Amino acid sequence: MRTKRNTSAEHAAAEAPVRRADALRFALEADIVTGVFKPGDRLDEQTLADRFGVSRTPLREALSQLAATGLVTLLPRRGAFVASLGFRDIIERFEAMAALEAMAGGLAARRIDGPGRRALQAALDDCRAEASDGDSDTYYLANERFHHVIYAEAHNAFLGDEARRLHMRLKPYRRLQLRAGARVATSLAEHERIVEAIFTGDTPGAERELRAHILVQGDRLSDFIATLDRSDLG
Amino acid sequence: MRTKRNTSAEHAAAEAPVRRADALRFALEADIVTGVFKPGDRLDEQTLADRFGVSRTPLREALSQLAATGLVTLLPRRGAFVASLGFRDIIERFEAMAALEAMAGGLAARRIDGPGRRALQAALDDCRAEASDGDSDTYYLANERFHHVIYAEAHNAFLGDEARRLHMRLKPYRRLQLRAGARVATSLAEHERIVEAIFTGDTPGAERELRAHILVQGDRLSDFIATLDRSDLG
DNA sequence: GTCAATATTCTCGTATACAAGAAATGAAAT
DNA sequence: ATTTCATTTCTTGTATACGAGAATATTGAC
Repeated sequence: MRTKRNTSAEHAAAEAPVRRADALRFALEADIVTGVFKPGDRLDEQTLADRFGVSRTPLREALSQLAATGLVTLLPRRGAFVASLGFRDIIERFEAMAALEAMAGGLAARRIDGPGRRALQAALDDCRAEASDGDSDTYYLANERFHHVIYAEAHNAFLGDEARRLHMRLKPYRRLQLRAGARVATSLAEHERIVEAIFTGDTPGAERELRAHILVQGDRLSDFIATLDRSDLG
Repeated sequence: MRTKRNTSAEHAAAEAPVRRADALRFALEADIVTGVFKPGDRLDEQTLADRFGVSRTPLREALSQLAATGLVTLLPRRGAFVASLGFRDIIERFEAMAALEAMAGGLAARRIDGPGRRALQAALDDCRAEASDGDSDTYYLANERFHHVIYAEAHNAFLGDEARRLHMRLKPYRRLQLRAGARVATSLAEHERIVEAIFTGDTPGAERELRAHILVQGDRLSDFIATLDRSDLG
């Protein structure tokens, strides 16, 4: 049993994992969103406990929390599985996310300040740079930062957290449509319009643009999924 | 109510809490939202375990899940507390809820069908009846059912679940402004306009009305809180 | 060979035991 | 009397043990 030093890292975004269960939760979260565990995979308690070098107790707590978050499904007496979203589930989440993003954008249009303007402009510039690079993977990261800036400028921490949670929840499914061809260009154009609306204080415009920006992603993804065998998606 | 579409559909009707932890979670949830445990209260594991006649293990799991939901705060090595929302936290949640409700209303305006129309009309009639009765407590229940019908007619289970979750989360704080005088009358008038918009397929109208309907509640509550000593709220 | 019923095994769910950190208590010094 | 430090106690966090139900394998009949 090693003594863990709580050096209290400078980033207080989330609580420092002083409990094993928290560390396990983060680790599992990461493994799920990065695709190490794919939707539908069974998560055996003992196996995972051995892998992380802990007993089943903290691991079960981590799974319990992930189940409450919806990232894993807990079948009583049958085990834990990486929650797999069906076609409809994905659409539903994109609709909810569109609502949150639109609200965040509208709030940002009213509440953004000087530093926020600079941050948003910088994030947009990053998106431009990555878009011209043509690497859809790094553009995805720039896109993520762009949206995070909007959450921050909405000055509503809860809204941002919920949006981020949804974003993470949908991440494993986004990887399905990574190479979307012209999507990067159109996405960037949408970002431009969003920033324009926010900078001019156009609240309804920011809401409208952001909502469409999110919903079109859901549409693209559902188009993509519709071309696949649906049996393995729920 | 919990909608799990993507789990084994064989017993999808009403999942009986087969695990003690689940039953405990529901019980604690109820005790928190009904005010048996008030925000800031300490939740001692052994005491609660004794009260429910179980060991600490399932109780800890329940607390863990509630912490993931945000209903309790878990201080490492210090215990579990009923999460208390500060002034700002409440406003933030009302803003997020307004976004979700507006989206639900807009979707309902486009998706409501015959049975849905009847259900919504019935819910509105109930609100009218309770409003004329003058009992703000029973009106609150009718109001709740009214909104649940809208969630249902949005045909987006996830959106409905999230809205319900937020609603439950804010419940203990709503009790602060229970008797709001003319609020019942204005609320009913807003309901009438919401139904009108949904029935006529006026999507933007439904969104606008519902958003305002929720935000004004946050405003009323914050007005009320501002008249209190803030030290015990945040 | 296929199907069904039974037995076995395996994993989950809960209880209990133990270790570690925090709060509480008390004593000593200023 | 107040503060500080040490000790005690108490609660949390983790590990282990055990019972129960589900999945699987085995056996038997057809």
